[in-house]
Amino acid sequence: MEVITLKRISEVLGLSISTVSRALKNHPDISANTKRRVNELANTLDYEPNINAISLRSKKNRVLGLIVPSVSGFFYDSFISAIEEECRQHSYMLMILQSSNDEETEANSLRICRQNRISGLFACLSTKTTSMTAFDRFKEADIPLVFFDKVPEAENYNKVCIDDEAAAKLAAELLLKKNKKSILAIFGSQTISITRTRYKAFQKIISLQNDVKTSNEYCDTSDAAKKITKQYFTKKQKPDAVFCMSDEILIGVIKSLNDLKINIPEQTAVLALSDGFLPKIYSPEITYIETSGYKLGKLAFTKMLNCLNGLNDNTEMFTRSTLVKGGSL
Amino acid sequence: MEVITLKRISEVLGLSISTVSRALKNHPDISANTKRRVNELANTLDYEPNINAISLRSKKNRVLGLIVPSVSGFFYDSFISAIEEECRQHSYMLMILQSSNDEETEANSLRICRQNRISGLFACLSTKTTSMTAFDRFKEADIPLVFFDKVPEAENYNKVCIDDEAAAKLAAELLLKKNKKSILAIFGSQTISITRTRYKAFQKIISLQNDVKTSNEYCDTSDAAKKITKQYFTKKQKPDAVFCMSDEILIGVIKSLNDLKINIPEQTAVLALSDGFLPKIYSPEITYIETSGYKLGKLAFTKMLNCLNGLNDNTEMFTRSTLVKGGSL
DNA sequence: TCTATCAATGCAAACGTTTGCGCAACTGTT
DNA sequence: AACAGTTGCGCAAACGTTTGCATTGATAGA
Repeated sequence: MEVITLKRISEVLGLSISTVSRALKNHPDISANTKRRVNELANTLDYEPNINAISLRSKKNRVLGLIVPSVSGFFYDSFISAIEEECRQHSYMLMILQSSNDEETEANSLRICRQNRISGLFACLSTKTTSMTAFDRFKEADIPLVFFDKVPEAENYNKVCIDDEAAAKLAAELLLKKNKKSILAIFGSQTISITRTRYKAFQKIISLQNDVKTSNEYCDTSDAAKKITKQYFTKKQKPDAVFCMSDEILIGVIKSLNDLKINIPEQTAVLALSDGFLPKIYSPEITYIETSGYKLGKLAFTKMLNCLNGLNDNTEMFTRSTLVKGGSL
Repeated sequence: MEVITLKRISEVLGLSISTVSRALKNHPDISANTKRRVNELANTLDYEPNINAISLRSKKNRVLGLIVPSVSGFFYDSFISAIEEECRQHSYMLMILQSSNDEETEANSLRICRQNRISGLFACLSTKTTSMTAFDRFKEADIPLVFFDKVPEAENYNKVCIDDEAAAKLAAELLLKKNKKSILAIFGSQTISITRTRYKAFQKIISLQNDVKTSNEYCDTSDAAKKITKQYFTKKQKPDAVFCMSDEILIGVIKSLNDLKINIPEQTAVLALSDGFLPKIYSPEITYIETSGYKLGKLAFTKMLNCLNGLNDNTEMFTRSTLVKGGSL
């Protein structure tokens, strides 16, 4: 099937390419009659401008890159979903790349982004990223760079994050309000900053109440969380609440409580920080503080849009987390 | 930061653009010495060819489109994950678009694909798609089109699918082998073809054994599955096994069984068709027939590659499902 | 020394757009 | 009738590559 170009239209109508181009862009120089003729033909021939040509000519392409550890998962998929919606809305094309939490793959992805002359980049650092120089090249080239979720520590970057502090604080306050006195709090890997932030904020609130005892544990996997839970709930003095810092931990906790036939919320309460999918598949549904990837995606995009409009402020922004009530607390 | 082009390199080295281009492509016409000089400079300046220019010139771009109802979900995210891996491997760029199961959005996505002059398209039909004409335009333009998961009924398309028949058959055989006599089988919406296929294959096997009684139910949502399960398990004569056609159904079933404190597998067995994530979060882990999005993605890509190499055969291909043992059967 | 061959390089066109500028044909003013 | 201003359009260059062909200088054969 023949591809329709401006040239083809211009030949059919006996006009010059430039006139056709301007007619389609509703340029004032072109007469109403010509505009009508051009638009009609363009419609019937189903003309679609060649984006490659436009990008080449304008040195701008409407492509945004997105580097993420993995497309699948509780959180990133909803983040991506939000970004895709916005890209479509603003006619940007989205190029998604997985880093697999591997520094080399990440570097490779950055190279692909540069090759494709993307206009902006959303990035979530891999857990193994040590150097920022590859990212800094985008900054130097004035290509907007918005980090999300796992963000660099340094200040001079655009970042959007879950407000981990507020979320953990909210969780702790809720547990106190519900009069819980012996709380098992399970956190993720101690090496990642999210864990540290959540832990500190959580503890700060809890420690205000000196008749409340918490047992703090760290773990890397769902299985580890399961073991920890089992350990605590086979003791005589069982916790009256479990706090799960993440979905992964929640999975292990619930498995263990089910195994031990501990009733939720009668025998123990459960409260989690979560994207929202997992809490709803349990019965009773788990009460959680929402740390929504979708919301974060929307926020990231507005920040990107600002950057693309020259309002690059290198600041950090947060999404507000809200309580979603289930039946576990 | 200045962008490096062939022109820039040619100026520095006092060569012509064409010589530089050929040198980088290791063209036999160019002397070894020149090649060395060019490559060295290109490396130090970090030259990256401009993909837009290449695409424009060659009328070929290495972009593949992917239209999917939603990025997030049990199945599609792993499908996408597989496709992304392969794209990276073969240096294709992946453009992902969500249809939201809406025909208009789907049509819009197809338009975006055409604008971007993609080289190939992976598509999962929206549940509301009625006409194939928008898709047929890709065929007419000789742009490879590979359907996955929800595929058109007509024969003359490339399709990759879960082998629903084999999977349902496998499930039925397994239940018989385990000597289950009273099976609650819950299927998805009756309007979609997957349901019909799975139902037929399942029944065909079960009906071979005339002392086995099955109760077949259909439902649209996880909640509906929950209600159905409750209904059956509050009767005196409880089923000794539940078959779940999908992850969504599984969620409802487990919720209900948990509520009723029915032990798995002692009081009833559970068997599901699933992508594999959900079964593993329960305790005991659910035994399932794997209907892997990841595998399907890999299969879809090989088919796409064949098409891109001119071996477009318009056939349907299937992934083999395998049994993954958990503790629920 | 002249010509044929060959190796190495350069020229220029093409891909499809956009856009500054120039030009012709009107229009209206003096 | 001469002029300026306006309207509507076309020319050509540019974006960065690739590639057929022309060109150059050198080498070898006679």
